Amino acid sequence: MTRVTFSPLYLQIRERLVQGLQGGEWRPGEAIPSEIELAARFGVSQGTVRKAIDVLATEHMLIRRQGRGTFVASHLEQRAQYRFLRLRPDEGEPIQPTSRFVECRRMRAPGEIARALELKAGEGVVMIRRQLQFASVPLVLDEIWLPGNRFKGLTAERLNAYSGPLYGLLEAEFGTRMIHASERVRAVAAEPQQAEWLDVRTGEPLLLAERISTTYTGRPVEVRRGWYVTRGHHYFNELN
Amino acid sequence: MTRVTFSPLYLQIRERLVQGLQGGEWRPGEAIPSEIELAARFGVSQGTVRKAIDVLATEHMLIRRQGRGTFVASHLEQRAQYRFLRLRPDEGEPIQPTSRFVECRRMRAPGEIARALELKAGEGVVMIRRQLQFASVPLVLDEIWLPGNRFKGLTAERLNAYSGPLYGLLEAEFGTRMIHASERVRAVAAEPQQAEWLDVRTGEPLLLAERISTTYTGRPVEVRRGWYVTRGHHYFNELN
DNA sequence: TAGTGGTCTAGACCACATG
DNA sequence: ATGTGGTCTAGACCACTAT
Repeated sequence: MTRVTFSPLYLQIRERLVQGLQGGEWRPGEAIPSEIELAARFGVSQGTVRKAIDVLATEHMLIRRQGRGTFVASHLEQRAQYRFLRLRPDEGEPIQPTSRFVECRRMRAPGEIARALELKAGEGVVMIRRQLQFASVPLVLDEIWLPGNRFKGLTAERLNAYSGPLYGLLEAEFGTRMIHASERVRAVAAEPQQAEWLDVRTGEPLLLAERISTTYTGRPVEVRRGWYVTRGHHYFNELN
Repeated sequence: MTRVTFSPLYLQIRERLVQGLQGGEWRPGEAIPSEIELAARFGVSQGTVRKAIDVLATEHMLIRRQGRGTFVASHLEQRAQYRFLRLRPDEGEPIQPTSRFVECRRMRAPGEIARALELKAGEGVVMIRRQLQFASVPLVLDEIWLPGNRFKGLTAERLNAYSGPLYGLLEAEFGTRMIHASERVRAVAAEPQQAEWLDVRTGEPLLLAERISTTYTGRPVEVRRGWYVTRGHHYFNELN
């Protein structure tokens, strides 16, 4: 008997839990049912539910809190804010940045962006430019591309009326949660415009991080280019 | 009763396994005893041993192979070679680099290096400079600092007589295995000497990765500065 | 005190690799 | 056929949080 698709029970349970998350049955910040309750609902043992939840916890979709319950992860929680931002000061504690939105407009996706977002050529996208300041010092310039359909009411006004991490806004207002991202990092020379916004000289080396973010399904829903000033700051990474 | 130090059984087992690895009871590439055997030895259930091994497997100290056994991870294995090297071509498959050693000498640790390696001021270190070529194209310049005591027979001749990842040599010949590393990445301008070795213009933006590597105990045993050319290549990173 | 997640056990059976 | 790790179960008890 050739079994082409073998998937253990706990991964099937994981799938069903992801569907619940994705479908909005449990929203970011809320608790999901207890393990015993889920075990009963799915007709499996508590241990199997535990293993499924363990996977989702290491994938940062759920957060376990002993004695309290298991919660849907959220970019709005204190601990998870700016989870994907790897810029750190060389000395001292990390500081929360503040955003200053430079531009927000809708357009047809350029070819490169459409490819990365898996959109058809010419589909609409939102393009956002912003500057991030750390203790009033501008250190980051972001160029963010989002699928237009998924984020219909997203406008410059909406952005300016909000303070906090962008991903928090996207998950709370548009129901799209960024789960995972991969980055390509390189060194480039600052263009005149960038130099002006970042208060450095033209040609100064900047770190460029090109990011693609995906949601529950694994579908790419954001393309981002970030230019970082790395004098006195650095891009932090752990190698395992 | 206030219990200040609570450590579950499986983490205590983990500790004892790490001691076995660190002490050389099981060497890189070898199999450790089966779960059942370890359970008997430690007087716990197989499930508890499993949990301990699970932790060590996610920490990349052990590798589980269904049907075969559990093995001590090694930098010499095909799959793990250049595990810490994050430079990737923008297009196509990663290529294994070849090293060209430029310099290898012993000296007293400069203050900054001594601090990072947690050595006393003036203790001996080995300093290695090398160039990494990818398909004969030089893309990386490394400056590597190692504690002199731990790597006594490490000489230029020894390095030149060896081909393959440096960490493989260090683990096989000196019994020191790099388990974890953290990097600070920034953009800098190429110095004249670097530009020459990397075949770029002086002042060209380079990516600089400053790495501190630790062994089983968590003790830092390597400081490394790597300058990367990121035209056509990038530093790859996954954000979780 | 009640309810949640966390640990530990013992045992059954499955999937996989090797001889 | 044997031995390894992988899955699943059922049940006991522990640690933590909230009421």
